[in-house]
Amino acid sequence: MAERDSERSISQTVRAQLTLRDLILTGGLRPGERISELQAVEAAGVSRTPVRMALVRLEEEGLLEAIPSGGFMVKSFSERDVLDSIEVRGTMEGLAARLAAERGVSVRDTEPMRECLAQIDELIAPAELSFDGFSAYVALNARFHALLAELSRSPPVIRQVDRASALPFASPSGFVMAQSALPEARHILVVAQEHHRIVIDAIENREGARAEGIMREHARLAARNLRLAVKARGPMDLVPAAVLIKTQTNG
Amino acid sequence: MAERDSERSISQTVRAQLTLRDLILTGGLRPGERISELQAVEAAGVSRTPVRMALVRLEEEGLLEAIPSGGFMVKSFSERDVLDSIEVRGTMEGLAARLAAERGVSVRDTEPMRECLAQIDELIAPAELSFDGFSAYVALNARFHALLAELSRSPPVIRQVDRASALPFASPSGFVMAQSALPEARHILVVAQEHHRIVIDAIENREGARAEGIMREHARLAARNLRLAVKARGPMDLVPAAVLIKTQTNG
DNA sequence: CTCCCATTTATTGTATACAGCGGCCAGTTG
DNA sequence: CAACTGGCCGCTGTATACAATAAATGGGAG
Repeated sequence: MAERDSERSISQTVRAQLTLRDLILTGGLRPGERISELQAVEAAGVSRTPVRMALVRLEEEGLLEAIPSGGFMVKSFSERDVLDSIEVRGTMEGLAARLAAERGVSVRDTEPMRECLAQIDELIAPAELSFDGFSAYVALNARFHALLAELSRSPPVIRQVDRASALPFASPSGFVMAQSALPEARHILVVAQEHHRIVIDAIENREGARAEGIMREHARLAARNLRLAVKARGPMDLVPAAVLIKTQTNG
Repeated sequence: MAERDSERSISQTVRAQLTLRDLILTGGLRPGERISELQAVEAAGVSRTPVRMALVRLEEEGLLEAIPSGGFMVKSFSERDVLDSIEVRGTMEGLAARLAAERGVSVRDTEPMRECLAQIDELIAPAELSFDGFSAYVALNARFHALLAELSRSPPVIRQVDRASALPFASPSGFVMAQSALPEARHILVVAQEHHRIVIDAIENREGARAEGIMREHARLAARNLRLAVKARGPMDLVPAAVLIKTQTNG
């Protein structure tokens, strides 16, 4: 009942957007493939109007590309594109952290972040981390990064950070599930958590350059995860956005 | 004839987007005001469907804000918001410049930029600069910044730079017309041109940090122009986006 | 007189019908 | 046999009709 209510309460546009995004990320629509509106209509179960709205929004989101002659196609990304998107995200998070540090924050502001930090500490305390553990980490990590952006207290900055994190492979948690199959998994998590600790410390001490630098480096962990995952050939199945990435081996 | 052709060739959606954007920037629609679709329909002279598409795109562009209960309103910005948007743009341009420097560029790549540089030099050579001179500078300056972004050779970076420059007051030329009424006008232009020179030099010498730093500082010239303009109370009429900025004196 | 509820109206979200355009295939001609 | 052109089909872009929801106003009751 609650499900049906929530399913029905959301707009058809959002429903179409969710359905199509999922379809793209699960590989139902191949990169470079032109998206037929009629096809999208029957996939989402709504009319053409909300489907078209959803297509426009997904284009702005970066998943789709407008075809000059009309319509949209699924965008495809080179490994370089992915790495650059991560760099962009890191740069924006660095800006958010620097502004937070320079402008100062109250302990009341960092309180929820410290709490989040403690929860992650607790989570990664055991020597081994289960698959569900990684899932829990993803949620906590996303929360931490969202809180950090808000610490800038700047709507324009928050907005740009969000937009830079919109692409699934550019998001802070884009490749942590891939980690779960990597031998270096726990090491990386420990280092990431150290970064989290440092950025809070830097912000509280109003060390802008330090806060910015550590967030940039922090984002590069995702880049390393990507490289490790493609090298190991396998864990990439765990990251949904993998279907968007052009593989040189394929062709 | 050519006018009518170009007017007719563009899609109704684009036409509506152009009309509405102009209406917002010229103050036809006040910030905070809810935009009626019917009103927009008769203003743009097209049907509701392309109007709705245009509204969605203008929201993504940052000029509009979605109202939870439905519809859109014109966004309003504090002076702080504007300054932060400029800082965001500077940060992204800094990233583009750094990547260009680190990855290296050929002389063939910087050739058009040097050309652009020379044209600006020529333009600002006279002691006084006419109003038309400032207009010409705006075009040349926009071209220079566009070329710089492309120098990164990174689609994701170029995309984010463009998005950061979309808001009219965040664009590289957002406040140069306001300069034309300022006594410090020519000084600022000389400094800006020096920045242009330095960033090319830094990129060619693969000095990433220098290239990044100078672009950040370069963007802050726009911030200074804004502050000077609001202080002088007057030149703000020359910047269309001024109507979007909340004034503390008003209300 | 004021506050709350109901009704009405206006406005948005959705669906569908229509038209214009481009792409594709086949037929013809050099 | 190959290349070009003409027509047909399917697609997107646009317009409009319909439904549902939110806001506003008026009336009634406390």
